Amino acid sequence: MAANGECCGEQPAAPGAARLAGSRRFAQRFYALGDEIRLEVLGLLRGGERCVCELTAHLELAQSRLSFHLKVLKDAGLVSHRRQGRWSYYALDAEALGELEAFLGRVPVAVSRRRKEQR
Amino acid sequence: MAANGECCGEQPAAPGAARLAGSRRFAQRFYALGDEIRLEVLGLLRGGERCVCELTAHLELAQSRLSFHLKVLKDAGLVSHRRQGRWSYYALDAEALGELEAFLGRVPVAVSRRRKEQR
DNA sequence: TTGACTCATCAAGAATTCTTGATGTACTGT
DNA sequence: ACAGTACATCAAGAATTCTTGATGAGTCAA
Repeated sequence: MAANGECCGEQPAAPGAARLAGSRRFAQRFYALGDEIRLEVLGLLRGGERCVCELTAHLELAQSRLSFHLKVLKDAGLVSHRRQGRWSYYALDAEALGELEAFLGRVPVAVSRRRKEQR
Repeated sequence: MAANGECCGEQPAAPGAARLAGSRRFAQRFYALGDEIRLEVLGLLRGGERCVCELTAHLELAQSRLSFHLKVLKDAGLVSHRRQGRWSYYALDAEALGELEAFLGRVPVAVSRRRKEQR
């Protein structure tokens, strides 16, 4: 195909294109981060563990709505959960965040090369 | 509220809880990362700029479908776009990825403190 | 000009996610 | 036991996102 003008230099089967590993899990985590409310929750959790009642108060969200977003964060493994008496506490999972950070660090490998020979 | 048992130590108005800045934009970017197909596209772009025809071939996606996902990535500012002749090239925006990485680095501030005094 | 090609965009339906209000469960103080 | 609190979960509708197939715009060679 591409009978004529060659769209792209042959490209040796893509140098760094080894499929980014575990994209399933990472996609889920990034997805969880892809919402303002959930980012705000994480912001509140920066100060340490918090109970749901605190979060509700700070964010001014309906309880079930907050609960929904906390579940998304928890299912993604971005926060941990602990129940104590009638209160429920959530905290950041720093390790998970670190993994995402490392993932992002791995992405741009050979960028900015090939820029020069382009024309 | 909380008439009795105190759900949480008073918490001085949240130490590190300064609202994570620019959450709107970051949410959009994380959202764009929250999809396997789009992560695969980024994986392919690690090797450098690529034209859409290459991406289509590697990913085996309907053209309009890939186009849709490329648009999401582009709107989020994660990839740059260049048109040359009849071909269209996309490349990682390493700076945007770096910003996300830095953002993640900023999130867990005071975590792991308060863990000990918990019980 | 014509036709082939690359790719973006659109419209419509399918699928997923989000919000809301209601209900259920577990714990606590009385 | 009872009532109240804290929170999860559910069901149903609203909103958003995704997929598909069709169409259109721009480029190129003949």
